[in-house]
Amino acid sequence: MDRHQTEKDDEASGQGRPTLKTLAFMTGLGVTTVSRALKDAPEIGAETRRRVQLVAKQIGYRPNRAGVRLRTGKTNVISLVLNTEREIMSFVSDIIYGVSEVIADTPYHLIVTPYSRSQDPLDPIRYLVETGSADGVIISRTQPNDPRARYMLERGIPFATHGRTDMGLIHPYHDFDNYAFAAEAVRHLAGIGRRRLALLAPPVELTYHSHTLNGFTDALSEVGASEIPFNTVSIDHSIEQIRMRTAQLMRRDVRPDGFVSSAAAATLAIVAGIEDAGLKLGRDVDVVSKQSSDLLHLFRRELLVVNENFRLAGAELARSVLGWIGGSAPGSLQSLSVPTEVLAYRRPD
Amino acid sequence: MDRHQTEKDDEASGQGRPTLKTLAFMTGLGVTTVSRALKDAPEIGAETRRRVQLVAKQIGYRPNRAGVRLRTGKTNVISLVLNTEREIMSFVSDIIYGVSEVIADTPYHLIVTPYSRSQDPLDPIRYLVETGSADGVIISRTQPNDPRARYMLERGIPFATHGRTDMGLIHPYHDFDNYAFAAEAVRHLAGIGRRRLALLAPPVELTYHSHTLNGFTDALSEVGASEIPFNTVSIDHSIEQIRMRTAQLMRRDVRPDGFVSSAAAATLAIVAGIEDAGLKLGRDVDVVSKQSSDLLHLFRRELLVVNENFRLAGAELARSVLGWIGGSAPGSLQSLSVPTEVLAYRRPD
DNA sequence: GTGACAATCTGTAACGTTTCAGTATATAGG
DNA sequence: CCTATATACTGAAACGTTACAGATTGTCAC
Repeated sequence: MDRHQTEKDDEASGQGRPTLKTLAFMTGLGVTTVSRALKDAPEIGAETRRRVQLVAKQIGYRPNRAGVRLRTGKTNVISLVLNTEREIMSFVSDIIYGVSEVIADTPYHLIVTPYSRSQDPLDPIRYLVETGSADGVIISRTQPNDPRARYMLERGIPFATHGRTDMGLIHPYHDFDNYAFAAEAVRHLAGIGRRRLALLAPPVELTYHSHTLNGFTDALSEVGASEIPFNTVSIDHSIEQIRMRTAQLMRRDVRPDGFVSSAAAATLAIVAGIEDAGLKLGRDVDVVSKQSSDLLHLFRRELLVVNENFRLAGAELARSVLGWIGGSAPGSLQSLSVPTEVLAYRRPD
Repeated sequence: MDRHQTEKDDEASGQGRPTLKTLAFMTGLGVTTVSRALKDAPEIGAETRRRVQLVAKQIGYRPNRAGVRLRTGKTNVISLVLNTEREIMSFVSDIIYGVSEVIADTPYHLIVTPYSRSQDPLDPIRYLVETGSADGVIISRTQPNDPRARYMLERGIPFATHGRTDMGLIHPYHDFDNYAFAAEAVRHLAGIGRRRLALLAPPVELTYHSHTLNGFTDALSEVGASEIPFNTVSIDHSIEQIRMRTAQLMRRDVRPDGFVSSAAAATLAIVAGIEDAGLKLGRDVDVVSKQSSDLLHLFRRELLVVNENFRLAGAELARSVLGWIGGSAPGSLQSLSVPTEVLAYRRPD
């Protein structure tokens, strides 16, 4: 309504956004030549190529995404698929920033595709694949037998998972070494004299549940400590639930003198539960927790922490997806992040 | 390379994703008719319309975004523009979820457009507008005189701001009533006998700095309390800096007996600083803090909190942008969120 | 029976891009 | 001088959609 195309359409001079036609007009070349010159095709003369690229830069030519996408099917989009209820908060922001960092000087855009509790986690994936909305996908909350990974593998759409699968299928992933984390945590606790340890693990359905559990139990037998079962809750449970269960546990005769916690928010709840039971952190019990931002030491200086860097994970995942899109072998795009040592509080200067 | 189009192109039968042509073939109608039937155009017969829509639903027709975008210029994209260094973590995830909630049953996608410290905040906006990458934009960290808002207003691109501007220009926004927050905080502190109050404010350049400050000082004079200046830091400073400055402040002869803090992470630092100085929260000093997730009470039960709901903000901002895109008057798309009362810790059941 | 008119439907062109199948020119070989 | 070949360029078609300008009916008044 508002846009009068009063000019004849060949007047590719100044008005709107420059297109290939504009460039063709300005250089006196054909649209095809311009297109090829811009992507360094071999059959274009060296000088022509330089000339076109110069003019393109001068007038700030940017390829029209819709045109490219319609013609080639390439969307230049990476989708990050998130569970809107269960993702860890800092995970979301850090991973987004990590991804952004990597795709910043590429033509890629990042779209966030959410799904909620009520939905099948496969739904958003199906949507993306069926509508061809992305060239690559990043998923989290990976399961040993993950239907999403299988689905995308079948359709040949590049993706990367945060966390590993265990289906005998090869795909890019980035994972934190939760086995090492749990084992180190146990060793540290044993080193300060703790003998009866409890683990607040990730939810059973996720792959890193067993990684964590294995690291925990292997190290337990290594150091000769014993486990106090604490598997009525996971880090996916509410703060209140974890707090209550922890308090219950700590009021028993045989109670843990050490905790390993797989998430910072859950650790707050554990500590609250410990204190609800009238016990004192650092005296009656020690807690080693993963954290993704440096806040737990402020919470209770007695806490022992291991850092997990989600921003790095985001960057790594983005690199993997782009790598796969770019033709690298999926098997070569897997990475594991080694945990820091267990960090105790140090007084600030 | 891999996609052989062996069939004649009219065989719009089964192979790929259904298009209008597929539907036209199946219904025996023209492409134009199908297109209009799907959008309930008036000149299509009632039965034809129903028939087309039925078939479309049956075979799962989804309009090709690139086609629509190329033809109409409509992207069906909302962009959330984020500062990758300074945004509050929970803000990012909650606002994304809030936006997602609202656009879930629309054709819109959410893209995240990041910018970093080094860049002009106007850069990402210019990019979005120049490349026509979004139908609507959401920005945060709003300033009284905000070049981004002015820029988008000039180009006529719909947007909504988290926080208000103060340029005499009308645009959609959602804001938390920080004036009321600070005023209520002061009243509450005065009510429990605190007389010398310090404010940890948002950074001066953001609009809600002065809202907060005004609420703070107005209520101070209302209750007859006095201000202990604490403006060498803002909530944008690092945890360490805030902690150190707080400790310094608390070691002075004339030190605050109450704090008002505009962000939860900063509050952790304030408390740490208070304790560094050998003082005790709840006895020597009280702190009222904003928080966006329910964790501060776990940190120190003596903390007094006011909740700010970022998820709601995200939803509200998305509604505003969509409203503007849909033709509503920008002035009718402004909302203010009223703070909860100051909440003290209650023991869980 | 004719004209007018409304109700339905349709073909063509265009959005910006890339690919396919060329065309034109120059160089070299015989 | 003619043909072959390489080099540098080009027009047309297509991706899926919508807008424009018709085209084909049927109905009704006269």
